[in-house]
Amino acid sequence: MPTIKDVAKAAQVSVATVSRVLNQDKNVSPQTRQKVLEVVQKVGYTPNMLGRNLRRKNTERVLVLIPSLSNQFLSGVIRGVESAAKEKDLQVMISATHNDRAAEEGYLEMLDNRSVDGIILVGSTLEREEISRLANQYPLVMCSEWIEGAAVSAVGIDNERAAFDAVNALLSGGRKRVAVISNEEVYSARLRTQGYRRALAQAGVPYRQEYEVDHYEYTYRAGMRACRKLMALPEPPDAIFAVSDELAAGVCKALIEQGITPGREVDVFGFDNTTMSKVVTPSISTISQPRKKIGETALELLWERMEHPEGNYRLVLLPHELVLRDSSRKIN
Amino acid sequence: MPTIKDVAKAAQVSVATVSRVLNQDKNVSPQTRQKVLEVVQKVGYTPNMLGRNLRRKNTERVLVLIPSLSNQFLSGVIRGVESAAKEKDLQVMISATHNDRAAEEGYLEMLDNRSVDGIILVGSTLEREEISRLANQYPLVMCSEWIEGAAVSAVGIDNERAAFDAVNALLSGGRKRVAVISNEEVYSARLRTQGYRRALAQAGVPYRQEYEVDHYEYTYRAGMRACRKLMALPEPPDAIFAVSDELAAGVCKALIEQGITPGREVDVFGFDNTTMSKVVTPSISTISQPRKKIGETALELLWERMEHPEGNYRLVLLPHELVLRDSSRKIN
DNA sequence: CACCTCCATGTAATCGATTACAGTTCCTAT
DNA sequence: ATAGGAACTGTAATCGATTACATGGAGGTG
Repeated sequence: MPTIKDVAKAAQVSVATVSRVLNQDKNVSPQTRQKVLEVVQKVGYTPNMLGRNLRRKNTERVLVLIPSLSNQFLSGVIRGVESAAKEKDLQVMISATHNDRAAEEGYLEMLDNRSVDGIILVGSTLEREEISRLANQYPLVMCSEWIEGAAVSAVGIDNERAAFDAVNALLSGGRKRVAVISNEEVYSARLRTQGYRRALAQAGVPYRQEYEVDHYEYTYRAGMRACRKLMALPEPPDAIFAVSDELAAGVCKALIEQGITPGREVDVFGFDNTTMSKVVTPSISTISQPRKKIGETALELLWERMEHPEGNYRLVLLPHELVLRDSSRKIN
Repeated sequence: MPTIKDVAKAAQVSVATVSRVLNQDKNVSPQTRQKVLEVVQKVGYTPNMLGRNLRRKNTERVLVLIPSLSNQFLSGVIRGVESAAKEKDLQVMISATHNDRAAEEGYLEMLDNRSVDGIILVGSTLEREEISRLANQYPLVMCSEWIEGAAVSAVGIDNERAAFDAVNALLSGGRKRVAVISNEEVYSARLRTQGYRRALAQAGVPYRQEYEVDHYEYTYRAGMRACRKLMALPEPPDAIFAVSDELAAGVCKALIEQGITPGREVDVFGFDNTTMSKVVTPSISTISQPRKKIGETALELLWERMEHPEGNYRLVLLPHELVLRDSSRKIN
């Protein structure tokens, strides 16, 4: 690969001049500029980013760190990030942590060693203090999933409220025995459980411990297992709210296996409005998050941190929407 | 952030010595090493990768370039890449092109400007010559989806054979009128169409133009549309082979809407063995690719190119498996 | 005509690491 | 006692860019 020196030599100018041409510095005569550009063209010169980055002390690159790649919701979020990043001429890279702390720390080290200019973190295995420390030192924001009480900018929806709305929809459809399948290890899911409880409380429905099932994985298998457990209760629920669509799909599958039709005998509600919630039969009622907008906002927040490292942290909550389908009775 | 100079000063040694300690050079006395490590610890020094990369002329980082993030199959492939990359101490980054040529070219430029050491490309919008040129100049391999006739190392399955096997399974189940939903713009899908045709030919089933539906997108909506079209034919098919599970799920949904049960009146076959093929009712027969192995092999091939740039290109075809479920009659 | 300004360009420092080469100390073998 | 070599450490070049500062010439003004 030719370097800036080669170009300078071939164009019979100094490296400074070549650099000026390439960086739109106006102090270059049209003739010289012309000549340099010709040479650049001819030898196929591309600036070496390692050199440039070292000198400029930045990379114009941001990293999105997600727990898992096979998440349709997140892929929508990332499209939002990409779209906003394009505006700012930032390159977007993605890596998956698989909830592995060592892996996550490895990627976060890229902030220390300047491999990326900033990180958008979707959930984390780290503690609140650790996150706060990083966010204080570097451009780092959280997205969709954040850490309770951490000092960091974040964007997502009001999970408590969304769950409250979903359960309310089930209750106003006439259901009385609403169960929830949640995940106490994840903050957003804990908030959803709280919303579930508040809806029940507000409707005067007594709280039942046995209607709250905790599951670590958001897989359809976990959903099936949880559903079987619930339906085996002496008094099985007549509605099930799951904190993810894949869980909800598993619930539906387990119900169908038992000869129960979701949306008739038992309502089912999911979360995230993924393709799966539309494809399965019956289609599943769910919560739709403004994915793209969430991603865009995440990048805006990150940009804010990059431009004003001393500014205040912000928490942005975007509006969600209920999507009512066949797995729950319509409200009228 | 402290630099190597700060550490050197604090430890009262030269930068060379600090560097030696950090790079396991054995020519350092235990006392000095000890002292340097203490200072490194104390000031929280991390080597600046921009400096190191420039000097070493590499980044120990590889990029996986995929068309779309919301692809469960690919996420399995990437896990394979990550797992193999760990062995070689390479960091994996992922970016999505969304089949946008400009975006793809932007990311491929990272080879020119040395931002990454190599790229694993899953499909491409570029021409054969362009790919060949890049693969000749830099470590670049293709994975799952490659370009017909391009001079580049690649790994995937024998798509023609896999489709042949799938269609044979349908035929040996007693089906006579097998249709296919494919995508002529994608090489792997073209190969699958060829396998479909060969299976029909071998079974002596006459070829019917109207049984081959071409669809650009691999979405369930496209599958529904294609299915309706097929079932509206004067002589509708009694089996449908779709080149992706999501298409197949759409086919099933459209069939159910028409009161037809997949696996009874009409068989359905998908491709990729994604969660969706398991979750929908009835579950969908499909082809399973060794995702993780594919990813691992892709990284091995890339490593091969990095170590021996002058070596020969290799095409590795891994074995696939038929997964028979409820959407097709079992063979007995 | 002397002086000043502005423009175009070049020289050299710099970013933060690695590493070739050189120098010092000290041990060992003759 | 001394040459030779091993072990340790430092000095300075280097990677490929950007950029502060210096320089020289053109043009304008009183």
